[in-house]
Amino acid sequence: MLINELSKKTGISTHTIRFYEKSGLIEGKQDESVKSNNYYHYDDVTVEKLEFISDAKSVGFTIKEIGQMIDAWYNRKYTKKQKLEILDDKLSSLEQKMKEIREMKKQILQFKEDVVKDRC
Amino acid sequence: MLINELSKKTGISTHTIRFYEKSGLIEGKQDESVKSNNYYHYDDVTVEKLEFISDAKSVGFTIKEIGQMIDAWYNRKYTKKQKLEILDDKLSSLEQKMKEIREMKKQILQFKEDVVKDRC
DNA sequence: ATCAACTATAGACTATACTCTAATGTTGTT
DNA sequence: AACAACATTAGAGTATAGTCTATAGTTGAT
Repeated sequence: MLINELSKKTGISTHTIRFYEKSGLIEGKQDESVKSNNYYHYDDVTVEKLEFISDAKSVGFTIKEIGQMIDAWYNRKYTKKQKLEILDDKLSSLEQKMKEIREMKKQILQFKEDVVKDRC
Repeated sequence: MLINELSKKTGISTHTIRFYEKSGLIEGKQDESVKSNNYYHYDDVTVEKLEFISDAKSVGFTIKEIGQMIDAWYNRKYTKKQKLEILDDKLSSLEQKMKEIREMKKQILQFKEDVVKDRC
């Protein structure tokens, strides 16, 4: 599929898709047999990757971190051991985030109590 | 206390503290009786606020959102009802973040399984 | 053949959240 | 008095993550 279809399938603008491509998160390929244009073609794995990127971004991972995870999954550039290390690292960062959120929740509940009891 | 002490107590640089002050998150006050300088003085509530800001930032709240929460707690600019609305809104955004993190965790665990089983 | 809708590339612009520099003045210790 | 260490203000610079504009070429339907 071309970039427009990819954009429609994922809800991510073509601009942003190109930005992700420049950032090394995804990669389209050109059809060598077609000489009249240099359009990039994207496959279903790219759709999968973009969906992952959206999800990973909303939990607060940076482009760089997302790139690492994508490489740990879809690429051959790491050994099995390295891949597992990267993924475990991200898992523990998720645990950390969870812990921080639970504490923030407590803090806000305390604020609420103070508001209700006119302590502020 | 002056800005340097505040910085040391909170681990936040004086530059960043001034940035937060300009952003309306905290507020020092000048001593009218002293005419030779215009130094700002900060109290323990400001220390409390800065600690809250650090925590809130690390769970992904923006300066604007943090400002709302601080106003909902330390300010008189909202009614009790409005304050509770703001705080409830932030609580549900935390629930949302929690949900997203749990899903991301599942996804990464799946990646790990695929790596272990040589499916990628 | 024409025209809307698409594509690529380069580069400018924006928002958020800092982070640093420069200029200038103040305070406290020796 | 001198000097380090502090204070203020204004404004410039940085990183991240987009977002938009301009230019130019391509495709597909009528």
